[in-house]
Amino acid sequence: MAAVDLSTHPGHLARRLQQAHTLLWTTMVSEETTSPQFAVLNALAEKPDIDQRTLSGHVHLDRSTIADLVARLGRRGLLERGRDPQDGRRSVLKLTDEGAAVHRKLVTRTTRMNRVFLAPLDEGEQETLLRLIGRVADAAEELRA
Amino acid sequence: MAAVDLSTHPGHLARRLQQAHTLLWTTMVSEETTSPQFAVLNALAEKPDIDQRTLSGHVHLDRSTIADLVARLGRRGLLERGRDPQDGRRSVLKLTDEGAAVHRKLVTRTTRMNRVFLAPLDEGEQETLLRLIGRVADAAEELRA
DNA sequence: GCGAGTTGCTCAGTGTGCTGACTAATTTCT
DNA sequence: AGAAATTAGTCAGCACACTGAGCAACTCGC
Repeated sequence: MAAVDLSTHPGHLARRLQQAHTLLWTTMVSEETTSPQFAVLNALAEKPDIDQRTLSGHVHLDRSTIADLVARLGRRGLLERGRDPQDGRRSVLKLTDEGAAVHRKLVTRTTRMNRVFLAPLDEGEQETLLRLIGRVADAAEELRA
Repeated sequence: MAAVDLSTHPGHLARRLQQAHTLLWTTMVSEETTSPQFAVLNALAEKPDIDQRTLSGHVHLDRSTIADLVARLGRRGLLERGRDPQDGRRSVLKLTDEGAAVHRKLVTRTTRMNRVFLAPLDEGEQETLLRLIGRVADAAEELRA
């Protein structure tokens, strides 16, 4: 008894939102490349030759998860990892030609998918939703630091 | 090159929102019981004696994930699974006394946590955020059907 | 009442995401 | 220069979350 209405709980809604997104992603964008994998490709397309720690900051994922993603993308030949000669701890990442090609293809598809995903909202609501989520996420990240 | 700004991508933001929520959850609510586990306890507190499929509908998770969650909660003695005598396929779930106690404790804590989580927004914005997420998630679930 | 289809659950496999412990390389302090 | 602290990455372990295949139990049509 005394149960709570989960539809007023931001955590539950956040999970459902991500779930809905994943579903649409696999049907409209790619079955092979996941959304977090695309985030990695995208970050490396913008800033090549960065190490895993910097990358993890850009996509907001921790070191172990990045290591996994990088390993998977590396196995598929989408990126290359070298060792930084200046600092032997760092691995330097960059997209292969194939990785860059996959990234280009997915950019157009994700744009299309985002339109469909947000279609139930009008333009002002879409902008509001993204802004509000960003503020809550940013604030929570501040707490961590 | 031609990289995209992830902060305008709802999928990426949804993941970050959930990430932020999980972080706050483990510090403010519980380290043992996760948010999806709470969702299960909450659903059973409201409607005991349901089967896993019905439960999966209530918390918006698929059958395999529910099976995992139920097994974990069962191992911790928070719920009991019986076999439906009318229909031998169904397992009938209900909270143990301990499960109900854990649920009661977490209800008050999640309420407190939700306030902190949404604190960066004013009251109107909070209501708007929850409503907009709900609409997008609902619409995407419609597509599935 | 019996075969065919449906339904509830399980299991294997994959991917995401975290913590905490460890290794190796670099930097800092003395 | 050498010890101590910091930093990058790896690894094990756990939890969540999905698909697809399979099994057991029930229902429906004939």
